[in-house]
Amino acid sequence: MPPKRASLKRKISHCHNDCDETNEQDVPESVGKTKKKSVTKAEKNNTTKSFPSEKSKSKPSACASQSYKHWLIKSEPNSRIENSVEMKFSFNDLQSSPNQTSSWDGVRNYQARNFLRDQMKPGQDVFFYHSNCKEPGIVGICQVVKEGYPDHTQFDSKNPHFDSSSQKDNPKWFMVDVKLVRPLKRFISLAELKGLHQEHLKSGGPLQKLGLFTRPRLSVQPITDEEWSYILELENKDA
DNA sequence: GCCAACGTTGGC
DNA sequence: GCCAACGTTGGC
Repeated sequence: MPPKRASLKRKISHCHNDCDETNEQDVPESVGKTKKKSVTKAEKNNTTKSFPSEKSKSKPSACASQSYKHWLIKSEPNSRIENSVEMKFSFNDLQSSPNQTSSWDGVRNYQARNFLRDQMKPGQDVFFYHSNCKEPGIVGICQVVKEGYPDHTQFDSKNPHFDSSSQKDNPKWFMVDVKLVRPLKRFISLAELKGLHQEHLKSGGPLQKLGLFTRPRLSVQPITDEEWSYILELENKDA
């Protein structure tokens, strides 16, 4: 159980059908349940699916109408104690986990939650990214091996990710299981990706909308097919 | 429903 | 360690 950060945030919207650029937050339409009493914005977000949000704030969106098949997940490779809990979970830690598999618990951001719950499916490949460290970047590849299911840490009052507002018959937070596939042939740093991203902004290249830069705080991000292949090819080139 | 205050992420 | 960016909270 990787101690993920308590909340990794970012805004993204996963749009199902059409994607209009901009949606700021995904807006779950309240499925059937209309809210009685006042509901916080966050709670509103809690519901279910999303559609293009009303207030478009203008932001480019990488949200394609497609459903995603690749992802990027962030984790901290260095020891850091938060609320007396170790936040470290590196690619090596995944490697030494039983069956090289771990649940991805502790994510407390609605957009990330929606991806975990609704879109990440077994067999899909995922970049493993090291954040909050000296050299942030992509270190390896893992794979979703279990689709979204309730994150048990939300119900454990002793866990730092405990959420007293979540009920067992209507869990708020979800996680998937991921299994190590392989390390990258070479480390691909954030700096390198950033350079390419900036070039691609001008040239219209494949990394122009990379989530690491367009949604820098989202800890579970979709990666398009084009982004995935492009980054994989970087493996075979010199840094 | 707005928005100021606050908290967190995560690069640098 | 700093702090910009941005999500969340809660008063009104």
